[in-house]
Amino acid sequence: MLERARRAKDLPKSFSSILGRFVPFPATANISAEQHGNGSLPSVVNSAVFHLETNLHGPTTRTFTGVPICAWDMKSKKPCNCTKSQCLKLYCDCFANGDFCSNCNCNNCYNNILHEIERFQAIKTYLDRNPEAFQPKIGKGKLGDIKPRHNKGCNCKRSGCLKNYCECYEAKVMCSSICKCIGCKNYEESPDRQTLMDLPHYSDTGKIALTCISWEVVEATCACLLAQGEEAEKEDCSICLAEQMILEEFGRCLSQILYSEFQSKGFQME
DNA sequence: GAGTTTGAAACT
DNA sequence: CAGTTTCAAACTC
Repeated sequence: MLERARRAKDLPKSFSSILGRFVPFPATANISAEQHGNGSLPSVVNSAVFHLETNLHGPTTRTFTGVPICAWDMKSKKPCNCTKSQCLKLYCDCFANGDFCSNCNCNNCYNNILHEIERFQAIKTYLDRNPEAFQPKIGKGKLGDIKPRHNKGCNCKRSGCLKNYCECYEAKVMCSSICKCIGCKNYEESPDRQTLMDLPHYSDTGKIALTCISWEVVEATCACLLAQGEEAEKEDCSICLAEQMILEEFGRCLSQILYSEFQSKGFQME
C-alpha cells in the first residue's frame, strides 16, 4: 500500500485536490465552486469518490465517544430528517459533518451530487462567515489539557446538560468554562451525572474504536485510490469499470487498515 | 406515531 | 450583541 502511495505522490495537483473530498472538512472545503465546476477534474475519480462517500458513510468527524481520535467512524452515518433546510444549512447533521445525505429521510434535499453547485455555494457561504464552521465541535481544549471539550460550549437552560439536547453531553464530554449553561450537572463530581453513567446504556459496549487511522494513513489511502483512478484513465476504462477498480482498491486499503488495527489490539486474524 | 420540549442555528 | 424565530433532534406519552 505504501509503495502504491509513493507512486501516486507524483500525480498532478488537481487530482490531489479533488481527492481532498475524500478526507474530512476543512480539506474538502478548500475546493472552491469555481475549481469544482471547471470540468478539468477527472470525472471518473470524481464519481468514484462520490460513491465512496455516499455508500460507505465516511469520512465523518463526529464520533459516538465524543473523542475525535480519527476521522472515520465505524458507526454508520445517522440519517437526517430535514424538511425545510434542503440539507444545506448547519441544522442538517449530514451537511454539518461534511457528509452527503444518503439513506436519509429528508425532503427536497440539495446535499447530494445532483446539486453540487448549490452545495458548494452553501459551503463557501458558511466558510466565508466562519472558517471553522465545519471543524469538529469537540476539540482538545486549552493547550496542555488532556480532556476533550466542546469548542463553543453549550447554552443549555433546562436540561441540566444531562440529556442529549446538550451537545457536550451528547458528545460525552464535560461542560467547561466556556459553556454558558444554567443549572449544569455535567461536571466531573456531579452526583446526577454519576448516576446516569452507572446506567448500562451509557457505555459503548461492542464498539471498536479505530485508533490507527492517522492523517498519514488517510493520505496513503487517497494516494492509492488516485493511482488506481489514473491507471483506469490511462487504460481508457469505462466509468463503471474505473469506479469498480477504485472501489476494489479501497477495499484492499480498508482490509489492510483493519488488519493492522486488529493485530495491534491483539486479535487473532483468520 | 403524534405531540412536546429543547437548544443550536439563523435571522432581525 | 441581544432578542426572537426557525429548525431538527430528543424526548414523552
